[in-house]
Amino acid sequence: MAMGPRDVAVLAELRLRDATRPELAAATGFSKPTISEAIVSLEAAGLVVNRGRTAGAVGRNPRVYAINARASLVAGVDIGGTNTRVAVADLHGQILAERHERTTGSRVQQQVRRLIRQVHKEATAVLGGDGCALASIVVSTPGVIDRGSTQARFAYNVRTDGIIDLTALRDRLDPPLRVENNVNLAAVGEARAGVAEGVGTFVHLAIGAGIGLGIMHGGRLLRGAHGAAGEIAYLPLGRRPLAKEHRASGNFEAETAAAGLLDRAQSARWDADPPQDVAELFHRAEQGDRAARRLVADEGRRIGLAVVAVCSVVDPELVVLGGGIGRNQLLLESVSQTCAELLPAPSPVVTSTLADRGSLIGAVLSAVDDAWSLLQSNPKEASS
Amino acid sequence: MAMGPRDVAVLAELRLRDATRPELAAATGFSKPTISEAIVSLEAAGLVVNRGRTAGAVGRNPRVYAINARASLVAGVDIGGTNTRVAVADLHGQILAERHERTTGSRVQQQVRRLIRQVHKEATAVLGGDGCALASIVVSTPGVIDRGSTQARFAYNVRTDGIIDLTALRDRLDPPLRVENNVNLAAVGEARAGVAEGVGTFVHLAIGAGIGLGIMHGGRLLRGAHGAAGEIAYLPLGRRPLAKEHRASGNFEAETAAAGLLDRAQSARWDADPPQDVAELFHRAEQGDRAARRLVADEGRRIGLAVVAVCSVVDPELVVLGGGIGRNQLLLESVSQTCAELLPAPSPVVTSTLADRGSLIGAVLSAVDDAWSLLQSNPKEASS
DNA sequence: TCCTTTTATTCGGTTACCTTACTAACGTAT
DNA sequence: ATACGTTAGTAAGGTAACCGAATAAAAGGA
Repeated sequence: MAMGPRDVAVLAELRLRDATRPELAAATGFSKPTISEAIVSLEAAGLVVNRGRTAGAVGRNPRVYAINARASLVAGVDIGGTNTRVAVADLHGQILAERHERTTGSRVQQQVRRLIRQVHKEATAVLGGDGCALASIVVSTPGVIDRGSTQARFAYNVRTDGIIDLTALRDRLDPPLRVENNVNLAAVGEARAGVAEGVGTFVHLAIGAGIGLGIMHGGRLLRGAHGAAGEIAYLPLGRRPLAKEHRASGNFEAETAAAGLLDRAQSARWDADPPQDVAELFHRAEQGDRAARRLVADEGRRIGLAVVAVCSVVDPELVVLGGGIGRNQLLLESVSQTCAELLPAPSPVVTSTLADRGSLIGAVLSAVDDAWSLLQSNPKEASS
Repeated sequence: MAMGPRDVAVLAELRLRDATRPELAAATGFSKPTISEAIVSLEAAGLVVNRGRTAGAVGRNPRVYAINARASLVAGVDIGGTNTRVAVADLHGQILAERHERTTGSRVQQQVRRLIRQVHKEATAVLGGDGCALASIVVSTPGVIDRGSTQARFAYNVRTDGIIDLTALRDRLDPPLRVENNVNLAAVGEARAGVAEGVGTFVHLAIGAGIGLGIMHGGRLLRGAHGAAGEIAYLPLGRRPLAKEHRASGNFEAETAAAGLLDRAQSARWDADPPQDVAELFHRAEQGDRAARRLVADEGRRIGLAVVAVCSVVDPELVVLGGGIGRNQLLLESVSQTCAELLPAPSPVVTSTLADRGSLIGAVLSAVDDAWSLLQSNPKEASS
């Protein structure tokens, strides 16, 4: 049932680029006859298609083969604090249909199930009716997720009583479903379709309503012993690391994430009214407002300290700032400067370009990986 | 030349425990005839020896096979700030001979070469003359080592002008030589022969003359993008993370490592004379001296903050404290308490038991691994 | 037109496994 | 003691996945 190493190697190569048989032979190290056999079996399984021949060169023109990206579909789901997003993509990770709605606190599982059905239908329509079943689903949520679990635990969370449980969702859906931390998935997104493309070792620091860190090391996610790696809400930074007020939820997060920043903004002196939310604060800073700029620079220094701490521990090649707060370009300067001052060899710091879709994109791409490894262990499906 | 997967699997199993052919068949999943073939070829290569038969059970008594640990020898070298240690071990990592000398600042390479020769000769004598060549050498040094390099760089170091270069040493020695950071190797030591045996994901925090962190994640060393993971001298902790005085060498290290602790000790109030060195400080604290205990508790809180920072980033299963300062039991309480106060799920904190030989032992065990992977790619040597 | 170049397939052979069936060695019950 | 059951090891034959070499097919250019 499981396909052999030669088929796996050929598929891996074709996922990188379309290729001819001689190219595949050179790339995989297998002989030409072996590659031909692999092509035959993969074509029969519907995983590989012929894209015609090249032309122009001397000698017989080779046929070009490519992944059949429509062999199955996958879904990515991002359950956020405010929005829940669902996307359905083909095996290249190309998103065919996508929707979002406000998250319903208690009925998340039904909501997600309905959204998946709807988006799947839309994707099928996009493909012109010859759609096919979902091969895998990856769900992004905040919280700490034990390996293989469908439960996300929070040390402290008002909305959900400390837990999000997607067990019922998994049991009611046909394709295998995996739950992964949202910040980790955002890092995957950056690694495969964002500013960290081609960078094996980097961190993605997300600052928004909360604060979290996704760590990619040598192309692999770093999850830690209990899936809690990157839960840096508790970093003992700042003037009062031992303060008792926000210990439960983490002093650093309380100071640095949206609530803390807004607090400081509202108790600062303003020419006009204080800003109502963080977006307005950054908007004013962009307009040149002195008070706003000072607050942003201060926030940048705060974040900079976290970046310094993280860099000294994991030595990334790149630091990506994301999340509602972190993705503001205005922060870059003071963050970079803090690093430059405190680190002997500071890593470059850049801003995420995936906006608020990082986790969703990471979920989709992870689902693609899951689908491929499933297909490789039992290649029996084919539809288009 | 390279040995096949069946031989590799059999060797891997035998490295864990001696075993009979049926046991090997069950453990590796290969059939009995295949195991027999593997045994024949491995015995011929001198890598496996017959240890006789079991007796007592009903049925024919199986032969027991074991790794031939004497098939080659390996060397571990630890170049420390004050002492340079060399050990030669067999393929089980069993140390057969060991020496240490004070490190000679400039002539390290010659010194190490001489020590290796001497210790190798001693080890050969221990084996009763039928010794054999060294198959691999791993050298432990402080500093940041680029992948595959023989140079260790320091952001800041008085003794060595910022670099230790072992290229000449490697070129003059026959067996392959690998250079690795001393704290990383100490973590390897803890993982394989220390308090972290069987723990896949843990950190080893070494505090002595300097301060460093070795990170083990899922059984693998975490080196970071430039080999600088765990260089936590620059952690922006404490009251004045931005202080300029010790930026070059790292404020956290300056405060927390030996020099900083001694500074504080000497400017504290004492009934008698202030302690001359860190060892004396801890000795007095053990005797119950109030001032000493206060300083130790304060140091523990300082270290505790670093542990909290590290735990929130990498989520280890265990924290091991080592190094001349870190291994003092007296610190444990205040470190653990700081973690308990600031982390929602604090990892247990324990003290290293390898004393100042952690890096050496890690170097030896890494050299054993290197030797095995070399033997697996070209198994031609055999001696005893 | 034929020749050169490159692609694709066919064919025979090797390797590394497997299963089955046997022989060898041991403890124990008769 | 001898026969018997159990377990270890070996011999023989089969199969799948690969290889290299030879050959057939398809293209451009002399």
